[in-house]
Amino acid sequence: MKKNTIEIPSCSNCGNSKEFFCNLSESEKQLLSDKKGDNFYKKGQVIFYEGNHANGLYCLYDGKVKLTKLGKDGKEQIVRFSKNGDILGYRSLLSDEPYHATATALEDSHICMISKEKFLQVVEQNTKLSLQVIQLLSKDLKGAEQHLIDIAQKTVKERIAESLILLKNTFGYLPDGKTININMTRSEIADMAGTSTESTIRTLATLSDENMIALDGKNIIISDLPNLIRCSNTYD
Amino acid sequence: MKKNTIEIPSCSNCGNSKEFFCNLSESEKQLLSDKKGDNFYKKGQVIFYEGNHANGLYCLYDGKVKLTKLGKDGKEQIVRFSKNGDILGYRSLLSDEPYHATATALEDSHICMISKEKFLQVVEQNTKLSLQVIQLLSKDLKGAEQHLIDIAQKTVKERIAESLILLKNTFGYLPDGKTININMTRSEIADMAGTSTESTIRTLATLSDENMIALDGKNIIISDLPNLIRCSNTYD
DNA sequence: TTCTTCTAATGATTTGAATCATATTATTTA
DNA sequence: TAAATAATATGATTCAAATCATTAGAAGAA
Repeated sequence: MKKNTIEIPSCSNCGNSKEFFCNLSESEKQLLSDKKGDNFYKKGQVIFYEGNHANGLYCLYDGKVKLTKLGKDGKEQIVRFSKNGDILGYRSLLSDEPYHATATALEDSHICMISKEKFLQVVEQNTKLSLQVIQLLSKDLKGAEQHLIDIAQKTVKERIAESLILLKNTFGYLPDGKTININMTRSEIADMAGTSTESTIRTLATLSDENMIALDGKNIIISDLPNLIRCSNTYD
Repeated sequence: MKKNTIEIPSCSNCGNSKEFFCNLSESEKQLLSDKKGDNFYKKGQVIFYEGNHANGLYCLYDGKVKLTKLGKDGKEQIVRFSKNGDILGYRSLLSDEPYHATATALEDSHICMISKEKFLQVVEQNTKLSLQVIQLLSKDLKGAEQHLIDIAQKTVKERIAESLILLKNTFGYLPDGKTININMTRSEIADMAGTSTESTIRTLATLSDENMIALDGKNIIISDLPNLIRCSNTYD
């Protein structure tokens, strides 16, 4: 388990944030880095709540995070994940709205926080950065629309298969090259696929019977990816 | 029925595009307006197809448009609507990806088209415009995520009720102040709510029996909005 | 360690909603 | 205007998946 006394670099030296910060000058990176907060979140801890006011930009230095929205009768729906190098909360900062989702650590995580003022200052002086934000939003929107159709039209089995593929694509494998590198409860997988916990358990058992996956406690091993993809009815 | 010989103004004089173009200078508006295309689309006609290459920005001068994505077995899912003054296709232009959805005229529409080059030129020199695009994307993303949860968790009745409210909020009422100002088939409403045509027909009949709406051919009259909202289980 | 609580697993039952089938009524368009 | 096509309406049936109920196992707290 990670220590919470890990050394976090400045934005200039952070190898993680290449994707988002690649177009920033050294001075801009230093501006963002100055007085940034480095916080440790234990597994299960909430980073921010849906509906709360946004006061900063979060950068996930190390860890895994789920973003959930509350639906009917308090049922959660997982809308997205974040992993190392991803940024969180930028949407609420830029549109000056409350957080649209709740961010919860899926495992112990180190997350930096950049103040709203500094982030907005850099966005306003750097055109490339806002184009980058547009790309991020476009990607998220595309994902959300695809997810919408999947939940509206696919069977539970297809959705579970697709969820496993998404988890694998997002978090990758453990060093063994076949075990999905994330620990989630069956109930959380259900919240992803938009189904019940019982159906999730049953469907995972079926996929295991059919030798597409193997179950080892909470670990899920993908034994036959091509078949799992076929089973998920996804073409992209 | 609208004539297709209507006079379309230049971007500078267009009262519609206030929302999106309000931060543009006069010269920028003229640049966009120069050699723009003014096209007429008959009801049912497709403006662009999902998967096709994006070659321009569409501005809906007058009309109504649905945006759909194809799901399993060719079943359509309506992901969004556009009305007067809305712009279409900017996402694909900015992220240089194929169109993510198919745009179809819901009624006879006049739609202007601005060339890709001119639009990108203006976006790059006008920071405020990209912030505006960010706002638009944020709004769409928020809508898509809400729609996702609704379809995942709500009953068909709740979804139909909510769809009617969305139609009313998007297109407003006819002059009588109670008839929703859009003509869609039951099958299209089903594509919105993510259900079958038969279920849509039955549910509309139920809502009518319960005096929340009244049906007059294709016209849908909202007789008891507060109750319809309550029925849709929406709180925002 | 033991107790408590969370998570997983399965069986039984119910139910919402899709599908199938067939009229009936509107709209096109030839 | 008639023929053809599309849209609406309703009944009957099936089915996927939720819910309810219970047991077993794992993990965390005392």
